[in-house]
Amino acid sequence: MKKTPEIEKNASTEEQIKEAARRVFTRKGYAATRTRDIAEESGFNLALINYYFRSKEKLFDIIIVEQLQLFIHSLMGIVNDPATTLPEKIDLLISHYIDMLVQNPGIPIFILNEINADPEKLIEKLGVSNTIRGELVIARQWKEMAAAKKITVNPIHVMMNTISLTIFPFVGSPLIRNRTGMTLEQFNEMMQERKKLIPKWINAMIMTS
Amino acid sequence: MKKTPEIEKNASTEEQIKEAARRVFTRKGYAATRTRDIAEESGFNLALINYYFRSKEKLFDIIIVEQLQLFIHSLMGIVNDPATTLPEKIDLLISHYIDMLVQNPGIPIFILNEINADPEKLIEKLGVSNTIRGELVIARQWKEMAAAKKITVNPIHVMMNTISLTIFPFVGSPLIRNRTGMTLEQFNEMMQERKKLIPKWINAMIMTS
DNA sequence: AAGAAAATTAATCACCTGATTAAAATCATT
DNA sequence: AATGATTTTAATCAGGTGATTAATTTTCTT
Repeated sequence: MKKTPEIEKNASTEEQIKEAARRVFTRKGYAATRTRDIAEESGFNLALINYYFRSKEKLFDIIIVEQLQLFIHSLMGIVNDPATTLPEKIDLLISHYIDMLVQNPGIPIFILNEINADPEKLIEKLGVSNTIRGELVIARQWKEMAAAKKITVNPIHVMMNTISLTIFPFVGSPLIRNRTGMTLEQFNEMMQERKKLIPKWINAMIMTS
Repeated sequence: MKKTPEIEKNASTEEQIKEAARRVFTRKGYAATRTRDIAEESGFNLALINYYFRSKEKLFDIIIVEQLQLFIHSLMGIVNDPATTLPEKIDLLISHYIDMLVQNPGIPIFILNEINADPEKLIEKLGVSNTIRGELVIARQWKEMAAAKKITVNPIHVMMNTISLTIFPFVGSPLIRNRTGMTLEQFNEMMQERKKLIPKWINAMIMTS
């Protein structure tokens, strides 16, 4: 009997194809990516990509679900941790995402664009699995703080703002860099600064409403 | 001699095709849009789109340059107006863009995505024409205010933040609405609230650095 | 009303792209 | 080394897509 069934044996090249696909898909989007691009990027024959994954769409589904989970999973871990205070959570979230985005600046625009192209389809894919049943720890902490400090801002605004300030600069990076003449290094330095600045700003917002 | 040369005569259907193209391109992006989609959306025959515009790409170039200019032109008008103060400018900018985005929520993700797909190509198209030679009025006003009030924040951060807080909610709208269960009406109401909130927040940021 | 110019359409072409197939190469087991 | 299973490749197919062509309809000018 075979000791190493197909799955383990192929793990290497299968993974290589997936990595190549991830690079090409995130760079050009689903529609603009040809199966041949992935073949070329991976260095393997065109037919192999259909041998391992049954079609371009199946491969894409795997990639984007992985990216979405990468994006959302860590969020839930931080947001639902009873051991940290609310301000600590905000610090952690911002720091975490900036680090991730410095390394993968293309992910947000990729995800947002594919969601935009077909909202229902993608949203159902992360769907119920990521919907927390009970109340989030961060929600309880917010209510406590809001009550104690007589805060009236809509927490959705706060959430929106945190995400906006953290993610959008990466989405607009090519345009921003072009208009300001910044290099990528300078841009990344600014993002490092923002790890400390954004929490301050969020706090200032909460207090001035 | 002909009084109405082709251009005026065709303005109507030519414009209809352009409008249809704008809708389809902004919804699906360049690569996912087939010339036949535009034909169908406009109600005219496939060949007409090549009769008026020579190719799919030429048509797309026209559309995206128009959208970019729509986006940037009003910006320059506000930002370079000596008649308004700096806080007034911020108010105006935010108000203006929220109004525009409520009506065309698909524009930012469309533009950002196509820029991402091929940064150089698009950026050169708006290129020099939109590069202001002299110092912007808003830049002078910023320096004056910064000096008077001893402000040390990097103005690029302030700019980034204003844009982020204004535009990003629209980019993330499908995801945000899905996670919070908001309707489109509720979402748009929140955006109206933000017309007043964002300037407050920006001001709070500037003061707490 | 006639004829020319312009607008619109149906039919078609050449190429691209996702996918399949059958053959070749590699690998594992005996 | 032989045999069978698995991986990889070259060749090919069927359908889709951007674009063109030639014919038809509409509009304009006289």
